[in-house]
Amino acid sequence: MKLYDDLKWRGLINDITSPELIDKLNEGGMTFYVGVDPTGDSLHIGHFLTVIATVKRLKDAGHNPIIIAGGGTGLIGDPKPNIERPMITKEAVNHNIECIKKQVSSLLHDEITIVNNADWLLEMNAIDFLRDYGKHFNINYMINKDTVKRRLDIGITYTEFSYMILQSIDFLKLYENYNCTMQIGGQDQWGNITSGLELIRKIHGDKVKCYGLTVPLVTKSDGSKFGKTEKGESLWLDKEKTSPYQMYQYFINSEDVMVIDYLKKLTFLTKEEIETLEKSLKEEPDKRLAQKALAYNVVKFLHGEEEAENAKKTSEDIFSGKYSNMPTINIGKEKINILELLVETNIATSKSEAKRLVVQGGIKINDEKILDENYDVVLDKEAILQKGKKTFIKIEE
RNA sequence: GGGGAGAUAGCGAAGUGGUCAAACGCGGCAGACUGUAAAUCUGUUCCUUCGGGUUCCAUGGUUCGAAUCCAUGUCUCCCCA
Repeated sequence: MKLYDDLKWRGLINDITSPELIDKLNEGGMTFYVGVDPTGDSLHIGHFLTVIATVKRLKDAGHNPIIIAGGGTGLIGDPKPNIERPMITKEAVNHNIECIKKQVSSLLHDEITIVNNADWLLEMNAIDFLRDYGKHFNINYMINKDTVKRRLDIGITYTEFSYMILQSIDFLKLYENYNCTMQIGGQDQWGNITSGLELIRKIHGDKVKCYGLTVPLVTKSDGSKFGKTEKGESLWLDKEKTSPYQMYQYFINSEDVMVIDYLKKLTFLTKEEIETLEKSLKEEPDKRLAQKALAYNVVKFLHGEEEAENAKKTSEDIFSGKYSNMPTINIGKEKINILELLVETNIATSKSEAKRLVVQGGIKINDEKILDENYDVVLDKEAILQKGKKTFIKIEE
């Protein structure tokens, strides 16, 4: 299958700036880029889609990726739909960039060109900025960009308003220095991408052909955010922050209506393989083969085969009643009150919460439901503490 | 520079002197049903030694009593110049 058809089939194309791009994509050989804002010291699963998976697909089809780290733009921040961003310090930005660089190279298994837009943005002075670039941006044009328009009622500062100019400069610089002719990004980046194209066109003329491609944002069926744990924390690609097991569990719990979509977008399984899984999902949903394949393949890509096997095994063991591979906590006492134990193990954040859990029947010890808040747990070497259906901890004396 | 609105629990948002640990919605957690899914239903959602304690931007004040009134401060937003 040709690249464009594959991307289309996977639902990875939200929009392209020109139909000519279809052939260009299929031919290969373009240099393209995607930007990452260094707002954290690790990428999360949301980045996985555009920055890692999609880049890999294009790269494997013969295009040359550049990742641009927003060391300059990160100091400003892309306007969010409803609030002004908190500013982060320059030190934090630099630290985050270093972390992200390592992560990207290791995930893409290759030396990827990573450039930092601080290299040209930080040395620019205000007058040059206004004369060289500001002149090409008409306020009417900028105000009509969706990201700005949505903010007009609630307010937007000049700082964030200017963001699109800075990002446009990135595209221009990459075009001039690397012959980079395409930018990809999430669908929310459409406005920034097109204003970059506009800037290149104004400076270099109509004959220059540059393109943009946006990838749809992934959501859950109810429209809520994709990629947050039960606690509302992001799923990080760094395994120190989100364990392979947590990642595995997140995906194995995918809803039926979304799982095929996720398989297409987040794994490198072939069309045939995915269609087989889709058939299984319809005919024997209780086997959950699609969810399992999704979870396994995502973890395998991120952390390697060994970690994927471990995560799979841990998951199977826990949910089939064989408790082996689970987190273990040493208590240092042989007898402890149930409420204290719950707080001690961070299952509950306060005794009140612990009490509620117990009274409502959400706590089991060694598979036995505990309803008495005064119950003392006697540890005969070890015990299995369970909260709800999915949280297990092994307690040792 | 001038005028106006506002800051309430994770979020959104009621409450404008006692009946307020604070309605309601979302989100979270647990229970039932299930396939570790979705949907649905139920309970729950500051802390506590269960006596009570500490909350409604901050600090003072008025009052028997303040989320509610007053003063000052901080921050946010809107409109007009």
